[in-house]
Amino acid sequence: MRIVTWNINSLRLRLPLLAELDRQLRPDVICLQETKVPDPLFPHEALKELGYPHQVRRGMKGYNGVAILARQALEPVLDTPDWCEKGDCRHAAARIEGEDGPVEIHNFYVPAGGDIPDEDENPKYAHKLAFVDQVTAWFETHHLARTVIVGDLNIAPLENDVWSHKQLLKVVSHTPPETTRLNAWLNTGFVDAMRHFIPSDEKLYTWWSYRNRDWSASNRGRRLDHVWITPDLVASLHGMQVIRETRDWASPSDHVPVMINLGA
DNA sequence: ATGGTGGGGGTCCCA
Repeated sequence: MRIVTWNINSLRLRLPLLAELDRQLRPDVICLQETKVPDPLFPHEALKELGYPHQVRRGMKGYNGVAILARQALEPVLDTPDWCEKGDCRHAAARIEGEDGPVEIHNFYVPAGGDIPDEDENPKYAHKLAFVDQVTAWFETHHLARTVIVGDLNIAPLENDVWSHKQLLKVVSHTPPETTRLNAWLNTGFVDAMRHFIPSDEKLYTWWSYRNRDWSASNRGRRLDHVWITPDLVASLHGMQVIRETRDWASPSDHVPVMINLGA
């Protein structure tokens, strides 16, 4: 089972890119973040025609929005908390039948956190830290089996998850309060499926700012997108790809997709 | 040290 995660930065604008991704990779499950489409306007039919009739989505007007698309049946997990009681469409979860048993998929879009890394000065940063704290506490008390967490977690936890550790220590996405919290969340019972394949002394990015004239040449990337799995799925983890080429497609997202293969 | 570029929905928010 091939599972893709992608911050698509507007689903409706980038439907053609999603079709191209589907053509090239043939995923079984696609988890999207920043769909930016309210549920009544969700492109249900277009995605069905693309081969994904099973859809779990949580969208709102203008911002945020997550979706899980699948070729096979999805059972939505509906009793997830409303993090920070904001009702802001940052988490969707569903169960799907895998080759050797059911898999539970949690798709997250963690708040970006604004520019100033100070909880008192910047409520967005405070919200980001509180969000991760709440999610961590929830996973500590819900010990899940055969579970995958994917999404734009908006934190690059390791030194080689950013182009310059030293220069980004005070930049939101790589500050110690954030990286410490992301590690605490991971350590509630998950394995970093990307770093399972790429050692932590190698640079690994999934996001390059729109503000770099030549993103590939400057290569000032960050690993903001993640795939985590519970240890009981490690034996069936057969591959991981960062689909870096999509960053050069016409009108790209600033994030690139990540795909894992969970075999039997 | 600064500003650089996108998407959404409307004349400014968010990333």
